[in-house]
Amino acid sequence: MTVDAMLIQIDFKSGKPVYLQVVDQIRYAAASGRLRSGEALPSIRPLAEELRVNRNTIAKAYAELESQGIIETLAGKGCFLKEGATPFKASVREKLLVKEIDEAVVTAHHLQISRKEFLQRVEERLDHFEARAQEIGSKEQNPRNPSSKHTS
Amino acid sequence: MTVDAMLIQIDFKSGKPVYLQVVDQIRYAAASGRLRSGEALPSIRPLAEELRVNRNTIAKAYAELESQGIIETLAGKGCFLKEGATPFKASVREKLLVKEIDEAVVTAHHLQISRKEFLQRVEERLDHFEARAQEIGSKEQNPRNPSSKHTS
DNA sequence: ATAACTGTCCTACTTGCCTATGACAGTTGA
DNA sequence: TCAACTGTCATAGGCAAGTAGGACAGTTAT
Repeated sequence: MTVDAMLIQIDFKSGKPVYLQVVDQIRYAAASGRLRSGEALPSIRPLAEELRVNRNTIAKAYAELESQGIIETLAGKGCFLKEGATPFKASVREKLLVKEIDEAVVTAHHLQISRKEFLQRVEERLDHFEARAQEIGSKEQNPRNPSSKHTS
Repeated sequence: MTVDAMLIQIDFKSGKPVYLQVVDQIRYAAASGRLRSGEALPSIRPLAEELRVNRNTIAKAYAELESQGIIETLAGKGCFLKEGATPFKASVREKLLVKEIDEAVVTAHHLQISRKEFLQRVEERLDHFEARAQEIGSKEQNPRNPSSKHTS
């Protein structure tokens, strides 16, 4: 079992498509700092083998992540966590953000969560992600050269 | 065109399942106060006719809303916005809430939204929903008897 | 040049989702 | 009781989603 295998855990009984489980877990890992900007992701075939799924399932997940502007894939070289700004313009970013926030707000309403408790929870989760990013950031510094990616 | 028809707008070109569009719009309407607690929802057949979809498509949406604890359906009488507490226990509510918040936080991270801007947006959206609820609540008071529902 | 990597495309199978129709059952008021 | 409502269930068709296998193309080091 490699260190890459620990990054992703598939639940075959969940009913949730495998490729979406991969997408979500990589999104989460990146936001919590477990994956660093510019870092190489596990390559498609080995990861597929470890998770016991088809290569195309992983390829589909990576394609989705690329369309979301989260990773960048160079044919023949590999896939890397994108460094630099999102490819989306301000109006699109705003729409995506408000949509996510509204879903959380509406859910909170139906769960009868008060405004105060909701805001506390939001701060708590922001802390959670920032704490993990901090922790990992200070543990190992410069493990690899981020610019070694573009050698061609 | 009835007042019920204005409550829901279906976009047949969106690719999003019709029944999910209905679910989301009713969730949203309830959270913004456009639908009041205990109020009767449009009944299945008339609504299906107005939206030009099958009855079972609406029935499926209502079934989903009931499973989410948002409406309550009495066979032979109709469907009503649920009054009273959610049927979910604290641990489930917490899981559902944190899941929604995390999705928003992760999305914000990848859109490179700062913590400050994110919190501002959250407050803004909370205001948005509360403002609508306030507005509607003061406009018309007691338009119908909420307890007239349980006559049997 | 060759071998061993990398990701990509084309094609195909299967399963489940979405939608639709018909028949059925509870409620209400004339 | 009867008619006109209400929601429900069983069944089925169509089609897209998810997954998979084979062949292909770019990269790198030997």
